[in-house]
Amino acid sequence: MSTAKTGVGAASYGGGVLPGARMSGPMLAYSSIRGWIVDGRLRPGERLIEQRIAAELNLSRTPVREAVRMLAAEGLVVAEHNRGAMVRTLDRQDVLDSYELRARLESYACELAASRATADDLSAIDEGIRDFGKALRRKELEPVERTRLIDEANRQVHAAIIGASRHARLAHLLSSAVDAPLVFSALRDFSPRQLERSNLFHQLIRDMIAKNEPLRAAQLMHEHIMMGRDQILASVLPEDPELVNDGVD
Amino acid sequence: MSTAKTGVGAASYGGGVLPGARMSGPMLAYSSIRGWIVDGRLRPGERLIEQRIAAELNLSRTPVREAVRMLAAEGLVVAEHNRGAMVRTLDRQDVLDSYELRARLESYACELAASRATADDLSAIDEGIRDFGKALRRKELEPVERTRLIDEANRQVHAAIIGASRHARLAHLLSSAVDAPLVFSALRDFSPRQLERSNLFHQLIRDMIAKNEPLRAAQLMHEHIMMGRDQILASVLPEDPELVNDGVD
DNA sequence: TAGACCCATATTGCACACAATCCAGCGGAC
DNA sequence: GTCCGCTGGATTGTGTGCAATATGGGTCTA
Repeated sequence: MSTAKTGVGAASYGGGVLPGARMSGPMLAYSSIRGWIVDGRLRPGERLIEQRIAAELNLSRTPVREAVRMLAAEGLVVAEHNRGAMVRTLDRQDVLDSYELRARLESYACELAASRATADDLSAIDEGIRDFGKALRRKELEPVERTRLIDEANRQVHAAIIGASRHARLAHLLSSAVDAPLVFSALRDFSPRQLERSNLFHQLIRDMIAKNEPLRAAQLMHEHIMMGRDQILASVLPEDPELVNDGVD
Repeated sequence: MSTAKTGVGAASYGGGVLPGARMSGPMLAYSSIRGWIVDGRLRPGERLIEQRIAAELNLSRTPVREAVRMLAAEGLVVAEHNRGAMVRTLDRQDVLDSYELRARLESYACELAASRATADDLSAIDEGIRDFGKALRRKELEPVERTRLIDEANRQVHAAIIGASRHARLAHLLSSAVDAPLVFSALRDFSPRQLERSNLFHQLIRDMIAKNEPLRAAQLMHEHIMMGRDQILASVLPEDPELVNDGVD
């Protein structure tokens, strides 16, 4: 119809959406909704109304529906027959379990990467590490923007390692497992010390991969992710809150 | 429109479809297509034409489309934009990797189950083991039917263990990971000795879960699955065949 | 003969309309 | 007062039509 933009759309989530990449309808909807969930605009337990989202994005319900189903397949939202979909709610145990699962999958990826990584793979990892370091040092930026840069570089490091594992299915599982517990990332707040430590672990892991030390690489990655888990638990879920699990009933 | 049955529909796949359970459109399509893939009626590389499947099942393209997307999310088929979907092709390395992944995930499930299983969980496992044994002893059945029974009991055992892990996300990942490499199950042919061994391992694993021995349960499960892998490799992919990877280009 | 272009056709992508279902709020009966 | 059933609105499920896109074969040219 009209090409008029309502101000929403791809621009509404600057995170994982490649800028300027013309996306097909379902993908646009997918990225947008996922962004809304990750950045907290859609909170756990909130319903996803196809019609409303479609209107927001200037699409019909069909591609929106498809996007919602993709998110449901990933586990980011739960859908029930004839009752629509809502953002998944997580209790403390779910968060613990999700991180443990991610730690195991991603340390397996490290193990594989240590045997399979090519020079190009290592370069990709190095690039991510470099960007991470750069972002760390840009203290003149406003926190939100700096956090976004760090987050992006962090993803790049992890994605590069996963890519080096040459295990398509594992990569697929991880792509959904990584964000699932980050429904809270809006609340996330890493201390400088913790960020430095992440940077260090990235480098250590990278070196173990380069040196063909599958087990040590895997163990470092496991520890790295569990540290992330502890932080989330400490800062977002300090005790045993129903914070996350509201809106359920 | 008319309620006339053309003789296809739910009846066309007797395998995984619960008989008599009235399923909604997408689920019917999902089960049917999945069944066709697993039993070999749809071969790796073959295209999934929405229109044709819809006609076969007396549905419109919409629910079929949704089912195809579900299968794509699971990784059983691959879909490309504007080019439709086809049954996934796997080379030898993919099969190796998939089994290793499944072994790790499912041994993790065992580990959790050993700490978390309730009496009911154990009963469910026992029931599966019992059915497995029963099916083993029914040598009067024709091989296909007996294999179906064994297969079903086997699934029950594994599903019960995964259920006992109380890790919803893990269960979800496994539900797709388990069948992925079984695109070959049409060709599968277990020897009596191997089936007895599987039965034994099920029991051993069950006992370790009951005795709260997470590590031993996990290691037995890992070994159990890797044995399955070796069998598939030996019987279906004896050397380095392109068997599986035809139709790709 | 080899290669590039073009068009016919098969198939998917998307929008829209209608049917089926669910849920909340209300009124009546016990 | 509480419980039950009903009804209206909101939302999802599904069928269908048309537009957009890929694919394969045929023809024309060098």
